[in-house]
Amino acid sequence: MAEHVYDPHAIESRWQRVWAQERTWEVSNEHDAGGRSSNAYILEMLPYPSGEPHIGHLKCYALGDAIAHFNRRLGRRVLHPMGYDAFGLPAENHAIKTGEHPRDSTAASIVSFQRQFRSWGISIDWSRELATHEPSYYRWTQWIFLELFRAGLAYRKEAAVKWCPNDQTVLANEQVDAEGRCERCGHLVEVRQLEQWFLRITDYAERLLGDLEEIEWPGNVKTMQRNWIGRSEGAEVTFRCEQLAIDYPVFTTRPDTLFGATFFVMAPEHPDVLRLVEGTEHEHEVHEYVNVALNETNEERGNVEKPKTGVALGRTVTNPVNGEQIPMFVADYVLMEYGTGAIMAVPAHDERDHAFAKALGLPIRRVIEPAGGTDAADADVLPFMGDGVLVNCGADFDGMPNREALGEIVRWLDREGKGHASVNYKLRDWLISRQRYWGTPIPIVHCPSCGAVPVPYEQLPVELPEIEDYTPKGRSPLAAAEEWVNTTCPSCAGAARRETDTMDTFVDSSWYFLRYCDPHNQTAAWDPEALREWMPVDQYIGGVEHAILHLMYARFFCKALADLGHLDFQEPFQALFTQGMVTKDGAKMSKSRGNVVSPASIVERVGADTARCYILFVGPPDQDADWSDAGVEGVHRFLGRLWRLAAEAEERGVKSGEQFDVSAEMQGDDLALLRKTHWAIDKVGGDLRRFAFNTAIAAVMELLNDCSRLRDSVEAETMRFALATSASLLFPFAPHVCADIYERLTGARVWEAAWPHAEDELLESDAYELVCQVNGKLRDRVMASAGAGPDELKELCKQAPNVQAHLDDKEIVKEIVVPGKLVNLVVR
RNA sequence: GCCCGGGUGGCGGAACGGUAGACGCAAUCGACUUAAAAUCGAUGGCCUUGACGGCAGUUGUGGGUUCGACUCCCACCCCGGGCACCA
Repeated sequence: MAEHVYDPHAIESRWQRVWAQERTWEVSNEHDAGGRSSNAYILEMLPYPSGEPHIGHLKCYALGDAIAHFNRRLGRRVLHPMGYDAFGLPAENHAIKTGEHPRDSTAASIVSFQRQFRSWGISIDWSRELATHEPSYYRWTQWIFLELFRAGLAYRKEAAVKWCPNDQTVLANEQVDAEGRCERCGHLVEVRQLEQWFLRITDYAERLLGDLEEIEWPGNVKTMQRNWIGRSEGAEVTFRCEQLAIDYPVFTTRPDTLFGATFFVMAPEHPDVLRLVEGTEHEHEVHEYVNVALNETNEERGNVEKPKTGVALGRTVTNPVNGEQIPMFVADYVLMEYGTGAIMAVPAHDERDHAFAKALGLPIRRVIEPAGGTDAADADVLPFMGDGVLVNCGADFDGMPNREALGEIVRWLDREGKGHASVNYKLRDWLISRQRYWGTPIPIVHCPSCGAVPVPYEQLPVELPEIEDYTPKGRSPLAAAEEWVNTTCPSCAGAARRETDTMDTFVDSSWYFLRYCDPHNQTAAWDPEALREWMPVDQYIGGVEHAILHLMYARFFCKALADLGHLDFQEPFQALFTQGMVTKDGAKMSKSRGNVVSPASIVERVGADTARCYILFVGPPDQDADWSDAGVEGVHRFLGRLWRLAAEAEERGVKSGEQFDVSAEMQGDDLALLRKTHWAIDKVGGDLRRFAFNTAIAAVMELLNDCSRLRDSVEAETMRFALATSASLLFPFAPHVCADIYERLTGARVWEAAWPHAEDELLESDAYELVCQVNGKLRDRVMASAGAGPDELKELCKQAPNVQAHLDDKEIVKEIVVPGKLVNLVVR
């Protein structure tokens, strides 16, 4: 018999050529008989092209490709496109270091990504490829910005913003980590007052929260978004400073504790703080305190453990419920960004207010007592955060349960015009200005007489100018391109200057999935018809690190664009799957650790099919997976065994065609292998539907082990069916070698073949191994026929030799029968 | 501190409340080979020379529900992630 050698490189390049030449994975927007319901949009997050793809990319695209292939085999038309999130800081930083234009380094990286994606055999519709840095793409990013601008959803304001001194640019709140460091470079972030562009995502807080109910996303991702949006219900209550006749509204979630407010605190950034003390004896001390507070890093200021500090303003406000004059303070534990930048302090029922009152020796007044009297030991412990009944709240409210009082007090405030029910969110507006070169220019012209004027649509795109020096100097490098900056006002034709900030790259990636539906449209961002064909994305796949930023922004874009009449759906991603990280020796792969496994070297060594299968076989795809070179070899051996067995079967002389001459009339090993094959069909299909790729691959391994074991004892046709089916089932994971095997055994193309069907009668066997337990412990196994009734099974069990041994002369007190499974005898 | 995940052999991991450890890796032994690699086969707690057979324990810890618990409930320990002075 000839020597059969599995040669992945020859096999893979052959099939890649076929798919490229025949444009196998391209789909048109014109649907045929099946209509929209037979379409599936399978999408993996687009990569940021920097250097070469890493193992995480391989996992993401191998995973998405398996889903795409499975959907095609189920008869759906699958849109499975690819693009590049090509703007961004790393390419620009590289340019600063080397002088190489970001466009060139990005292009080089894109070529590398393209080459590798092809070498992995990912079934991409290359006709729809896009990159966000191409003018033909960002033209429409600019168009969307202008649509938002016209709708009042893009606006400019001076704000205290997070500034990274290393990257010399502003960051979004979301891009600053818990320690107050830049997400990208790790430098401590500073606060600066600058005019910046914002998108009004906060208008959508309620809908972004509520619509989470409508989508099939992992629970943890939904929870993260909910926490980030941070909805709180409460009331806005007005405290009046009589001396200066100024009303200060505050937000509170606990209006039931309003009678316990014994002082009032403002954030150091509050614009009125200095005004309130101007010319008073407190001025100096307050100035000093504010200066210190503003120079604190986020890290220092955010530390909950830090003792509370603050100073008096020497003013008072009136508590609206009881008319009390309570003193005003400034303290750094109050945040300007949340609520109104000022709070009522209830030290008896709030931990932070309590700590502050203790530190400064301020009065503490309890207004809630635990219900049921004073018996509880912890009743005396303050602050008390639990529920109870009101005390010290006047005749109208004393004795009322606090939850009930909460509503009553808000109604009272509303009647008196001193407050009203209110909802607050932690979510802030999205700061999109970046003082950097390599991004989408903001299409606005600043005119001395007309203000901020949108660039007319017909003048889009506003293209990035060529510049000499990418080094950031605290303003956008674009500002140096004088010829580009100086322009005329589209409104009055007078001299004007272009906006020099570029957009956060998250803007680019907030709508790319729409463009894939109609990527070559020259006259619009998309044709609504094209979107109706594909959107929303049926299955979105990516890393959990995008749980908040990208996924929130994309949702916001869809809702805003839907409101503007451009979309007829609200949510972009119907289902989401978040994949786990790939680690090496338990640690995150990184250049500094020197434990980076390059996909190119793996593919070079064992081929793409092995690499793809292994990364999905190693464990559940939503969990982290540790890369093991030895494990890869195991999968490689498996594919080699499959291929050799198929080559051997082919040599034995098989029939051709996809009709297999196998039937339930078979007996012995043939029947056993036939059954195992149908078991595998059933198992793999079920596993694919629940993303259990590891057990799906294991099932094919089991089938192959049986093929191997029975290779000399079954008919050639039985073997042909088992092996062709193995290839068919494994195709979503190892497309090249499976296409090869399937063609050898059937002459047909596996990707055109329907997903195999498991016959019910072959899934059931006429006899099974009955488990015999005594007191819940396994004592024996006997063969039982499938039709046997409970009494018959009980008898079988009692006759089993080892059951008898454990029965002795004991009394059977209970008999449990689970037909098809087991009998459990309970004895005493 | 709050909110999510997760603790199963030497390792990665399987397991609708019903035979724990599928599948793979590593290991050991054997076949083929002059040899090695590749390949194929076997083994995997304890007792038994060995097979047959038998026996016990076991899914982070302690309790509970159940004929029966990796799986459900309660308490605790450890690991990973997210949020964190949000009034």
